[in-house]
Amino acid sequence: MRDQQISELTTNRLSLYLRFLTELDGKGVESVSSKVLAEQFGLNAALIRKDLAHFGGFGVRGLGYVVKDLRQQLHSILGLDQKLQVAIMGAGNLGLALADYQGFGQEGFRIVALFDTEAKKVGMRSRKGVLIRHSRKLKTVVRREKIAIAVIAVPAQEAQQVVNTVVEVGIKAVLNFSPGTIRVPDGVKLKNVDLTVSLESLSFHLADRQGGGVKWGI
Amino acid sequence: MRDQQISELTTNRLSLYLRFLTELDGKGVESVSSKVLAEQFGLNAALIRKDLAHFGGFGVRGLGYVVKDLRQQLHSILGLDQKLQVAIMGAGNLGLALADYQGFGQEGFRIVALFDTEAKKVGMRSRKGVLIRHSRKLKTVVRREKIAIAVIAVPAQEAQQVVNTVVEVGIKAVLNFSPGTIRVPDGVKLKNVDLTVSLESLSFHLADRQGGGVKWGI
DNA sequence: TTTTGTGAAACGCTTCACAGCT
DNA sequence: AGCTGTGAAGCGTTTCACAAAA
Repeated sequence: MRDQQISELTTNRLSLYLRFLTELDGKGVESVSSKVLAEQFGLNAALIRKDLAHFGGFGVRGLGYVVKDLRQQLHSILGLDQKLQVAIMGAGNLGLALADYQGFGQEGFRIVALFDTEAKKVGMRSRKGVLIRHSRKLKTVVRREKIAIAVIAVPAQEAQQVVNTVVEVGIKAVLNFSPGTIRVPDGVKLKNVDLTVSLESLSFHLADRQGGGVKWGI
Repeated sequence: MRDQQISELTTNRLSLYLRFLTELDGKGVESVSSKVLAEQFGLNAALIRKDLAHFGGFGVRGLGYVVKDLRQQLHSILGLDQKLQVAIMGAGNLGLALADYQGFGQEGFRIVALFDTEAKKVGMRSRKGVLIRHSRKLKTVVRREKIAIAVIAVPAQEAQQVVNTVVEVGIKAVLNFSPGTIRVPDGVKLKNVDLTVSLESLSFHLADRQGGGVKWGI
């Protein structure tokens, strides 16, 4: 398998499946069918089978999927076997909140450092103890701590510059929270979380009253 | 126009166009072509024309779009003419950070209140002064302040319950930051921002090295 | 000439439907 | 019988290509 490219829509769903499988495993459930998964997420069962079949048939016909095995497989497929180190750029409100956010540490990520250029913040820590370092130290820390992902939580006007810097020191994956268009070179994966876009999308639907059927996003 | 349903992909892009138009207007630029917009966002020019044509042809052939007019139109289409009131459920790290987040207040939203069930938090304020109220007061405050959007920033295990409550008091738009599957009735618009899914998507691409071309998401 | 607005074609994702395995 | 894996159909989105307008 793995003949086609895996779309982002698929990887997002894999992530959801993994979370649910972990929950099922915790409850001692041993197997699960695509039908049950489909009901859980409001998706079509065939879609779930296709998502999983991309990586080789680990289903059992007549039975479904073995929860423990599938969980392990997805964990590995999503690259969560080696705990990835994450740096957060910008120790403002949002950066500090993200540094302490429970969900981040959960599955396979570790927040190694916050970076900021403001001298008076440097040396301080988030509530949960993540150290704020000066952005000058980025290169050294990224190399020493093997940081793989940068989260951008700086004001919009600084964002492109900060992204350029993290790309220069060799980071290949960027999660951007700042609004506006960011450019990265080929080979670097950028994911945008744009809070304004999200809110304005809700605003549109409130203004528009287009029927209002519900979709089970992301 | 407006014969078809407008997809979420389209509304997300409208939001991006609006932000850029505001920037252009600030710089005194008077008109802009779909080609320039396309380059800015890494999109196809025809797509941008289609997006805008849904709402009636406000382009000028041979010239492009008049920045001020188009900005005004998009602002109105996105429902930003009346400032929408927003409540944040959960005054933890994330809730407090979101309450103070600059980008939120910017375009047409006002954070009216934070809600929490923890007695010792009630009565306190975020750094920028948003009051924390007890969740019991939700119904009263939503009605008095005409709150239209709820942002969910509570732990995963409470999220569905909290969403049920905000839906009961009449809120029709929910921005959910908590991980896991949330269900809302028809007529309520739900948008999920799932930080774990975002990070795991990056992790997948780091593990997979599938070429790595860049897409200009959201 | 430049650039919009838009049918038609191309593409990608999802759903259907069923053969095949347990 | 139950459920997966998958080719084919269906559907939605994007791109192409060009007529029409300024």
